[in-house]
Amino acid sequence: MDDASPELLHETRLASSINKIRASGGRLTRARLAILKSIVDATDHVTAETLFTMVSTNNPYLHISTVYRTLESLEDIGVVEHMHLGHGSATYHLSDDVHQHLVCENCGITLEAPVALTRELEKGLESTLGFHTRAHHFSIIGLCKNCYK
Amino acid sequence: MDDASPELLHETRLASSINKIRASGGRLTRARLAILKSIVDATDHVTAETLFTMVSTNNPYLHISTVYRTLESLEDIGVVEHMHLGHGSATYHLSDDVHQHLVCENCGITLEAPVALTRELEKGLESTLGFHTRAHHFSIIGLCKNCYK
DNA sequence: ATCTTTGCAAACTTTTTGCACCAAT
DNA sequence: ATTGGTGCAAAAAGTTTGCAAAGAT
Repeated sequence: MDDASPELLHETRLASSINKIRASGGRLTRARLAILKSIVDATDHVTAETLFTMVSTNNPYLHISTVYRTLESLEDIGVVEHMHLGHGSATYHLSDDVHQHLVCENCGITLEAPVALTRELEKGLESTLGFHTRAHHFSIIGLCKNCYK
Repeated sequence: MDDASPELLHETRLASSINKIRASGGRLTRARLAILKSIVDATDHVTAETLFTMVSTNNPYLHISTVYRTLESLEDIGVVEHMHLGHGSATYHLSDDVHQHLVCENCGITLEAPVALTRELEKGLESTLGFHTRAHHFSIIGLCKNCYK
């Protein structure tokens, strides 16, 4: 998963996303391509507003509502997912970019959690209750090493 | 924890909350008392809007902004906490009301999760990252047995 | 040519804030 | 008498929607 060069990985992800759009009968517009590229390029997750700013630089007529609608479409066809990092805007990331975030409620720092841990939880909920969850849809609030003393 | 009668438990919780308000130098106003009572009475989590509706019945001049400000104050002094049950409004509950909720994103049903499972996650995060979390402060979104098919 | 997507404006939902008055201590 | 809390109105923040025009297929 991490063997390929970053550029190749980005291209692959972009191509795969474009395929999914086409496969679903969607159209590849300039706005969608630009938004998609920005999501793929983003190392972190991004809010609709952030994407809007990123894309607007080269695409001044883009409207924020287009960003929202694009993200909604992309989510419908499984290309992106969003999650809620506490208060404020939802953040979006590629669906294949599975990660669990920890947010420190004191200093606000965001950490990646080992997916193994949450997968364990997900498996447990599934076997005990039949509840099928994607725990990574939400961030986990707490106190980071520095703030918890 | 469940040995006392419900009424006694409610009274204890209410009294304890009032004490905390006083201890912090806060004032016990009619609005605060009514809001507090509604939170204590609520078996489930409640949104600011729900509390507003509940209290408004007997307190028609209450303003929604007072509810928000009261909840903020109560949270500051550790009486309540809020969490995000998926999209939409934040929900509030007493701080001593520890529970982990699973919310079905399709039918909306809310289930209690076995605390053992989340405790495992909490322990893992603490040992691997030093991240001190109380995972029960947020809900876990997913699909319940019936909706996941 | 068709039918999806866009841009715009406007509405909507949830939450926050400034301010003058009120009320708890 | 203080000073914190309330009610109101208005704004802010985030998101959604109706509609006509533009663009992808």
